[in-house]
Amino acid sequence: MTGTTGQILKVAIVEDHDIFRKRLSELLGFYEELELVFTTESGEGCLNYLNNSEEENLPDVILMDIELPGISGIETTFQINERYKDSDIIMFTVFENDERIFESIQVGATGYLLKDTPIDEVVKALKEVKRGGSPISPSIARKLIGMISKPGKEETSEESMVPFDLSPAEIRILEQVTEGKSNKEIAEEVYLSPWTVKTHIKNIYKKMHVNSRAAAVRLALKRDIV
Amino acid sequence: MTGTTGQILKVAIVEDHDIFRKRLSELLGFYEELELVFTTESGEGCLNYLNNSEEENLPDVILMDIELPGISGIETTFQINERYKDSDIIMFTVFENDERIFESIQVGATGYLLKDTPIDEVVKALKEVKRGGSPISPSIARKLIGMISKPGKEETSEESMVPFDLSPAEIRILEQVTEGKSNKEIAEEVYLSPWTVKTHIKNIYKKMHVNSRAAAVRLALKRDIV
DNA sequence: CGGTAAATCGCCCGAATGGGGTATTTTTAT
DNA sequence: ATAAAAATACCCCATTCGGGCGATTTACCG
Repeated sequence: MTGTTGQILKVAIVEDHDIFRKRLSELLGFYEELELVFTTESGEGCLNYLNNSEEENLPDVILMDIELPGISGIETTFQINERYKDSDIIMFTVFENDERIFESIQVGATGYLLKDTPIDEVVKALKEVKRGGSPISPSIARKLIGMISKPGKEETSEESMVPFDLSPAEIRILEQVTEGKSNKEIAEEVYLSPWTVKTHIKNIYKKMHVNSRAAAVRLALKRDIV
Repeated sequence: MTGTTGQILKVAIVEDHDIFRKRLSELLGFYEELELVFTTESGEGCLNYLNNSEEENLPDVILMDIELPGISGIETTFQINERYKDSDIIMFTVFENDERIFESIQVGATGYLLKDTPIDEVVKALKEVKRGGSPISPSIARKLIGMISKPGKEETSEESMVPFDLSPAEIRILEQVTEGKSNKEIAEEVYLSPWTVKTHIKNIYKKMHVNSRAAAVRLALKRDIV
């Protein structure tokens, strides 16, 4: 990306709130240095667009809401970051709590802006990303600094909530899966029928949006679930 | 600090480079919402000013260089933070390395700006601090995010040579396995027959002393093979 | 060049898995 | 007390996997 000054910046918006999404699209449309590649109301929609796009059509930056129908903006970010390294993601959200900030960064978000950020600051942030910077609302930066000056405090004080809404039983089964045990072995370990173990695993896959053991193990480790 | 809108913001400058300090003073002097309480070229000088000031004369924000004669800007920040909680400190420096950033934050710096930041952005940053935010140059924010998303990672990423004596082809196959792909899918991905993929996987299992996909994925991730 | 190792390919068979579905029991929430 | 949700259990069927076996081709080394 040499000479970003004259380059068109490809942008995408993932925002479930109709009015806000449309308004944001219009506002961004006024900037000729930006090209709006796509807008969508869900993470799944975003992933579909990315999966079906030619590489030269992929957005440079995605403005990502966190609270979305279906998979969350954070989960979407994780999946995008796994497959589309060249697309940066700015979280654009009302959430200011440490958990969301922390998790967003963990899954690979490049920036984090609050939704009350003026549009010209948003545009500036979009450009900033391509220059290698991370645009962060100042109050969010304050929390980042807090996380660094008191490391580990957040992870331990907030009982690091488990993504995917897995139940304790499911987590226990998943741990066994991660160790490479067969359903039969796991059943013996947890004193349940193999059928039950299998049902649990089906439920786990459903919640984690995977369909193989390997994928579940990978995700469980990457997301520090086990 | 109620109603900062009409309040004069008391600012101090700690900067050893004569020309730069004077230039900065002049520039800040043009903003009538700012009052320059003192400027000094050393940490000791700064501490002296603070020790000898009435409480109402203490600066709200201090722009602190890091590289100073005598005690460093970081050490100065530490001491100020111990005794003058109401004075915020923005590091204003050329240093972009992780150590300096990390240490600055550890000793209590509220913000971190690079010296090439335009003066109007500096003023904006000064005001931002009193609003509870943390002004950070975007490239510094990028490093902050890196520190959070990969805490302690730096220590382990070195020279992680591949254990198990896996061949390049085997590593490639293992990467695909780790992504949750079936043998058939992997075969299509690497342009080999499914039988060949299976044989590779058998060889991988043998070398890694595992006998399931899940166990291989786990080991591959734990050992940073993929 | 010849021998050996590695890579590639193929098959058999039993075990295991994944996805769909149903049913019962237990727990939880109202 | 009742309804809904969660946990437990089971079945069917197709696919995939793991381990064993064997063969051919290619690459490497002395």
